[in-house]
Amino acid sequence: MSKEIGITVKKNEDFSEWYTQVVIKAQLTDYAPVKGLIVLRPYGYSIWEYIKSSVDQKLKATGHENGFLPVLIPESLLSKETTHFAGFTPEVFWVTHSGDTEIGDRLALRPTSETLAYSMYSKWIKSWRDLPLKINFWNSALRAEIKSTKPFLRTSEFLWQEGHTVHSTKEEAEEEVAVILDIYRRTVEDELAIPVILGKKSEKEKFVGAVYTTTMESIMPDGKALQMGTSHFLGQNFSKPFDVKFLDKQNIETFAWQTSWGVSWRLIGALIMVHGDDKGLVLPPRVAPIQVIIVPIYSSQSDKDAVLKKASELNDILTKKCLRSHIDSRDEFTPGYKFNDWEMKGVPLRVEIGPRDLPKNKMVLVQRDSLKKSDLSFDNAEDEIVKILNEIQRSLFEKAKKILSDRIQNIIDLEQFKKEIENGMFLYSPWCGDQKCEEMIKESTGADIRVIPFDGKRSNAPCIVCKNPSKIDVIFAKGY
RNA sequence: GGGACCGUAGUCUAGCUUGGUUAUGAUGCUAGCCUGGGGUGCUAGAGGUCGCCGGUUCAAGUCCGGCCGGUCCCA
Repeated sequence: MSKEIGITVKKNEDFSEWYTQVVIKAQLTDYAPVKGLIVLRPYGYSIWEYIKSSVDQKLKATGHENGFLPVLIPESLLSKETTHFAGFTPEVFWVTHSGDTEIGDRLALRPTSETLAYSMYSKWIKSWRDLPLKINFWNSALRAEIKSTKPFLRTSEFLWQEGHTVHSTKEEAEEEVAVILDIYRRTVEDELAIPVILGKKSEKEKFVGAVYTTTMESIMPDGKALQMGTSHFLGQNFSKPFDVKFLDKQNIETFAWQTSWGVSWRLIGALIMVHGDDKGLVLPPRVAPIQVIIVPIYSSQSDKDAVLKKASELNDILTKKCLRSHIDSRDEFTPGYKFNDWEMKGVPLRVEIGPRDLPKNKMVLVQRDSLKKSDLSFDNAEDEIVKILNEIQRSLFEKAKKILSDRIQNIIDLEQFKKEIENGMFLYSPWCGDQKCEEMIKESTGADIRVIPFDGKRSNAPCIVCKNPSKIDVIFAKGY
């Protein structure tokens, strides 16, 4: 009976099913009536809001502003940069009618907004004084996913932010690309407690239309790599077709240098996969919509009054400390039910207050990550709770970091490579730089070059595939 | 891109092979009581276009086709 309410499979036995159950049962999301689309429920949206506000603050602090772009982009505009268009066109949703009238230049539901943004930018930018232009857009993008959709990881519409900047020099634009990647890294590592590897994408895997793409990658418990965010250097690839140019200080007309970058609600998917356990979600305190859940326990009416009074005192103290605390005063559920319910929802700390505790001026504290129980005195409750929340945040990160480093292996032999890729490893291997070798690996093992790490070490071994001298060492893995 | 499976009340589910009166059970929900420190117990009640459209038939949840939605595995 109890099994049917909670998560019915174990995370390490049936990972896909586990993930699906967690997102639905923890009430993060639900399926929309259209294939591949999901609805964010308040609990899920709330997590997105914390991610959003973390990124947003950092963007504002580095001189970015927010804007808004419409969802419809005319085909004529979308197709202006040809590689970009060719890359996206298989997954574009098209609007072909307005009412009963057919639309001549059909309209795309934005798969991404480079083309639209830059057609506007070309109007707004005239002089070197107009630069840099750094605008970010919080919106959704639509890319038709024909098969195997999965909430947060692969859906036909997703929430994200897309930033689009314009600079007068190549150097400044490249600096921007790095600044943004660092903002992403800090958000993901510090708030979501997920360690990442920073680096570049290969030519094959880069954003269509970019000069190069920088990325942060992490590994999921099933051994698949997940791209957590990307920051692209566009060079002048878009400024030329879209005529984004300015008069420089020498009065010379110059094409601008551009960047674009984004993170999506995919980060929520990563959060679930990395930290969750057999009981459901485990949320890092910094992004938990509720950080402390207070469960009052009572039987008689007089106990109830006393317990609720104490619970409410504690709640006030925690709220004043800017902690997100909530009392579960639902009368229709037993404490046991509530314990399981909040554990499934991943609330980092639970405080139980019952008649036994009141005379001792204490309460029972339970950590979600370790399920460790301890007694906590009322007198220094808030300091202790803050301390433990910080510990949980740190410990989740450390745990994930260990898993990531344990999963990285240096491999120079192809046979060993094939074996380890099946074991769900991140393989750090030498590569000659030839796309043919990259494709050969993809065909024979299903693995991609996930990232060419910035802090790459050189093995100086021959290319894992062709045995010619290698240029660099890169990380291969199967991806989402 | 290839394959397997599923859709019956808010949720899970029996019935479908072999068509036949009023669609099974649990959970959840509502009311009342009991209980409460790990998914509590009792009593009563409400809750259904059997995913949608069409076909076969005297008769379809059940058989056939199409569509919609979902899950899993492989590339």
